[in-house]
Amino acid sequence: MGPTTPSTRERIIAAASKLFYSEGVRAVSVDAVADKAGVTKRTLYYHFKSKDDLVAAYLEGRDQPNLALFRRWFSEADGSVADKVRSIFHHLAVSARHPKWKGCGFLRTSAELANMPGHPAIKIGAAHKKRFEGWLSEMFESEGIASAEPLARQVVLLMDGAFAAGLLQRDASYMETAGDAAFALVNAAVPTKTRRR
Amino acid sequence: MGPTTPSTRERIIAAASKLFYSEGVRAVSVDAVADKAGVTKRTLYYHFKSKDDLVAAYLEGRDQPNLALFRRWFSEADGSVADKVRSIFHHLAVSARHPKWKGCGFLRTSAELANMPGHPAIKIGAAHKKRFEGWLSEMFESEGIASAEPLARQVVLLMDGAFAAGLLQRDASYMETAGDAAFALVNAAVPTKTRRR
DNA sequence: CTTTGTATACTAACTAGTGAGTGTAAAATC
DNA sequence: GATTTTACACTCACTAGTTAGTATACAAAG
Repeated sequence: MGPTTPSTRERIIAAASKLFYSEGVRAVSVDAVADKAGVTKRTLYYHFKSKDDLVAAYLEGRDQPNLALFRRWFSEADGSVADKVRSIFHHLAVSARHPKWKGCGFLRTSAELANMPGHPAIKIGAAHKKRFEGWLSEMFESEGIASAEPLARQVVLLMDGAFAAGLLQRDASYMETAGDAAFALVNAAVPTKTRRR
Repeated sequence: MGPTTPSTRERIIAAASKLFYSEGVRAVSVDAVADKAGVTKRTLYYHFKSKDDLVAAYLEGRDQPNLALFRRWFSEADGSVADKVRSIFHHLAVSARHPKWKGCGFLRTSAELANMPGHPAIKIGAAHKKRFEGWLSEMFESEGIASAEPLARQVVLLMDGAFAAGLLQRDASYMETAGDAAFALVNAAVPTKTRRR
């Protein structure tokens, strides 16, 4: 039972994903996506009613896999909650050292489409970040942290900052620094009884 | 003695600045900038050798004024260093509530040009953020904070995160949350003798 | 003092190419 | 027989950048 042959629609999304992430959604033409997918432009427009639609599908396709990665990195890490949070940043720092790394696709797309506030892709990006923040908040709550929500938001802010600054400076170490700051904030919020000595 | 009539070059940069910031550098055509500046496209190309050049001039023109604002907000705030840092975030939150706010022009431009790593505008953006970080670090050092450099970087990360996340969510309160986190980090780093009670 | 030369600042019209999206008819796949 | 895909020509708006030429000012040469 090997992997099913991807449908045309899936191949188009996969091609769009690679191109949009590496070049930016505005820099990539619909023709380029169709070529990369090995499909005519007309076929692409059979599956997606517009380029905006395709951009939305690109981000939609990254939502769940991204969250799954974060959850895995968190659960597989040893130590306290603070350590587990820092582990996510560490894994991101490793990715950021890859030459093809271009920051966060959600944030970059929202920056590119900042003049189209109601764009479906922006809504998807916003929802994605909210889901991540919500999950983090749950993790903190289950550790008895009182300020779980603002703390989760602060951690997300550090991560988004590291995405943005790391991309601007082309320096993956921003992600580690952000992880250290997140560690400090989370550790300070953990109830004294359970804080690691 | 009044303000000197702006030169053609200055008018072009002013027009570019408004358009590039509000629409994004890729979304705005050279023609649109020329129209807004009230000059022909050929005149624009007389003063700037390419669109890339114009984009660089746009960010160059925002570097010093931006830094001056931060310095002013910092110096005019009451209280400890931590309070002064938080004051910067508070002022940014106020700006972020303006309907025309579109995040940080430097970060958004770097996101738009992520596929052109050597672009002059990206270098200018990177240098701008480094200058801000360096100035912050000096402020921390003069307060006897030992970890001035990493602390400055953490504060910058929070600010950049608030720019990115605040833009994606269209919610200025991210800037206040980031300010609170920055306050906590700075306050924890201040030598005990001088920490506010 | 008038002519000629030259540098600056500017304009209108244009080139050559790309952008998203469509029309249509025929072919392939299910 | 319905859905999916191709081939490809086409529209129309827009894009970065250019060709060729004009207005003004100021200085050197006659």
